[in-house]
Amino acid sequence: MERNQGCLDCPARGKHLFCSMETSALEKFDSIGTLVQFGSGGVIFREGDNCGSVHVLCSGRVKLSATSREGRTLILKIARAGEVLGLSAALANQPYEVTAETVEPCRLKTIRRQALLDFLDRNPDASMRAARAVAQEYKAAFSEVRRLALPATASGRVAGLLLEWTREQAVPNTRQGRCTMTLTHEEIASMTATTRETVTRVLGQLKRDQLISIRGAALTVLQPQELERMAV
Amino acid sequence: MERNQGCLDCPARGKHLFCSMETSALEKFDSIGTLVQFGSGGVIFREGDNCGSVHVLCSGRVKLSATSREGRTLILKIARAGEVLGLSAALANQPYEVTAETVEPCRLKTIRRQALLDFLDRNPDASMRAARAVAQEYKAAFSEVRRLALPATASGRVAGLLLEWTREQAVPNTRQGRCTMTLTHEEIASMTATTRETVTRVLGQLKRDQLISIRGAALTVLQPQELERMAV
DNA sequence: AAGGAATCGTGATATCAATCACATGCCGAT
DNA sequence: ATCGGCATGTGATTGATATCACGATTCCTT
Repeated sequence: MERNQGCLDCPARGKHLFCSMETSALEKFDSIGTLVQFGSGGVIFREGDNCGSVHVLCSGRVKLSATSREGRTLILKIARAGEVLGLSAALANQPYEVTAETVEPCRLKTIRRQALLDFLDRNPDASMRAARAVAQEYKAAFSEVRRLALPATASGRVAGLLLEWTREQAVPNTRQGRCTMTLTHEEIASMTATTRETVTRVLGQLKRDQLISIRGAALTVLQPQELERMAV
Repeated sequence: MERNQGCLDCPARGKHLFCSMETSALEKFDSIGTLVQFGSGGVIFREGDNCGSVHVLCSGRVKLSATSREGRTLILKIARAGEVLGLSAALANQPYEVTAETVEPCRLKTIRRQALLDFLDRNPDASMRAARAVAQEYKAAFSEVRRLALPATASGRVAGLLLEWTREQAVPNTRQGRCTMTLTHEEIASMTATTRETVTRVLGQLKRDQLISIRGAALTVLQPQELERMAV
């Protein structure tokens, strides 16, 4: 498990868009990349850096964020295994738009930008997968825009985020509406364009109104339709 | 000029990412699509509709927007010639995320989703172009997120939008900082998550402070660095 | 040219949330 | 067990802006 395994015998093989190529393509892909390990809090790349490589996240979670000169931080999302980090920057030939920072130990497959482009040129199937992967990225960015801009109030934006978490963490055979809250109030504030204190107050109010319940890191949405109404 | 011309003799040929394919591919592409004309205010597709087709915008401008149940409207952007509308939805096999509505007479090349996917499968170069096109879409959506979430005030968001306009409308050989404001205050409000009245007041204040000047639809940014500071 | 609709300008008021300040709680390290 | 540091809870105050209301302007149609 700890040995430097390749994509072919990776436990995630076939589970993700980019890890589901046919054997020969995956073999080639495997050979042009390097497996890299990060501890918690490692910086994979920074906003504005030249996009030298793209990174396939094999395991672990990565925080993607952007910062303004004034120091305000916006967390876009927490990326999970299977996501391809920096792909859109590589394709658009632009610097990285975000900073990518591990929030737990991670394994990544790192590929030089040019090597990836060459690989995509020679593998039509892979380039379609790349296109689909970016389409996913787009979809996520778009729903971020929606969640930030449409709700009129801070509570609405927080409610929208909680709903998104329950949706993306939904596990079959489990009661609906559960998710694990691994972020601090400060970080939630950075995802909802508000402040730490407001997040504390909003979550407190939602608990008092019995719309959610929180036990440690386990959050349960009790009244999804009510949250929907706030989030709109 | 008014006749039903194809992609090969289109005046925009070679000007845009997707219109720059080599002759044989472009010929094939031309044959699987239909040229469609819209007047002003035509709806190309609606948010939530099944994504049956993608649309290459040959000429004219198209407003992309999303609406909340409560009736709040968010305008994401005004698309211009060369953009491929609905591409990310087609690739992700999802309903359209936005509503596309012409703001002036437009010509579009419409291609059935499946026909496009087949075409991309057979044309590696085209699928790379598709990937790049989605990467552009992503970049635009991301900068939208930034503009909405990072500035602390409504003036900051409006300032950011004005700067973006001057950047994207920048014409060589012309004085910097000019752009044409074709949107109403109401529409600007929908792009900056604020209200019509606030947009009126912010623009008025910027004029009074000599940071911008407005003559009819012609807007000139006089102090870009000041606006940058507000926008952060 | 006139009328009507859309757009813009502006004041008054109410509300929401940012900010500041500090108390409390929690957890890991010594 | 105790300390220190980080995260969370909460009050008071202030400022920004949404909202409501209405008048003025511009644009488009007839």
